[in-house]
Amino acid sequence: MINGRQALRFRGKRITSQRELILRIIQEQGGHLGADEIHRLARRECPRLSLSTVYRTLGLLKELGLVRELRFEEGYSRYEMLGPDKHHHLVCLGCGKVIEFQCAHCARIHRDLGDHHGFQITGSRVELLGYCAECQKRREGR
Amino acid sequence: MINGRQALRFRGKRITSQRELILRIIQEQGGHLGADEIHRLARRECPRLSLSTVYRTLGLLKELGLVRELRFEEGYSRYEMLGPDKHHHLVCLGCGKVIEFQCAHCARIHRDLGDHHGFQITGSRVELLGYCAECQKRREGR
DNA sequence: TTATATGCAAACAATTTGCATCCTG
DNA sequence: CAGGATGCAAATTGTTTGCATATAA
Repeated sequence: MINGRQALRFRGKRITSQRELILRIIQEQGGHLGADEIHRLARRECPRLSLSTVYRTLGLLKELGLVRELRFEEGYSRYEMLGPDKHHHLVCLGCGKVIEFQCAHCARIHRDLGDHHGFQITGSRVELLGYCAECQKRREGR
Repeated sequence: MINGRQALRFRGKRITSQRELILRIIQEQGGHLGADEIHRLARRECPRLSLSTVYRTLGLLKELGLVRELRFEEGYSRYEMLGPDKHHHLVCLGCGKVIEFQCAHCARIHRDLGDHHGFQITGSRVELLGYCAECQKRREGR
């Protein structure tokens, strides 16, 4: 969050209570929240906060590289804090649970692939889809 | 496409001219088309085809496992033929070009990661984002 | 013949935008 | 004090649905 203030200030963007609140919520909740979940949580502290401000702030934070937008198999986007730790996601198709994982191999492979195709790779998204242990049981049970 | 007919027939679904047309377009164009691009192309042969039929057909083909839905960094979905060859995508952030690649390593790594987290992996999506050779030049030029 | 598909228009949901007002710098 | 940020309502965009009609099996 201090990071966030600095990033904002650095770009000549204003630090407002709304922006700080939204940033804090994304951090505290550990990520993977949709815009309206963020809105709902934020309104507990700032009831007049509008959904458009949430979207505008998310757009800003994305530009600043503080947040990244995730689009799983749902009809909306989720957002997470973006730190120096590159990670990917394991998503349960049964219950929607999301697990983060890191993979040094992946990073290397991706870079090699980029070279091979003459691409300068700036980012990667890896989503593994499947069923978590509980959902596997539940499905067998049927 | 013959495959498609069989799949449809097998599930007791009807084979209509619209469905054949849409399936053919996705195959011929090589994939990565959005719903309205498919609609636009299809209307050249069948001017009364409605966008809802396109969506309904895409949904059906997805269920049958003939087509998969891709969601890149855009605001809409793209669709591609889904064969036995598992592949992933390299997407140029400059011009939107999409290159498919295969990666045996990835598949293994993904399966191992699934095991490690107690997940039964049923699918994976890997997107590498960056700039293609031409777009790199264009950007340097600025 | 009869259930399934289609076309059209209307409904939806997520996200974006215009504009008057507010507030940070 | 001035220009960027907010709230609200209205507009957009991609996708889905209800229903009368058309058509594959």
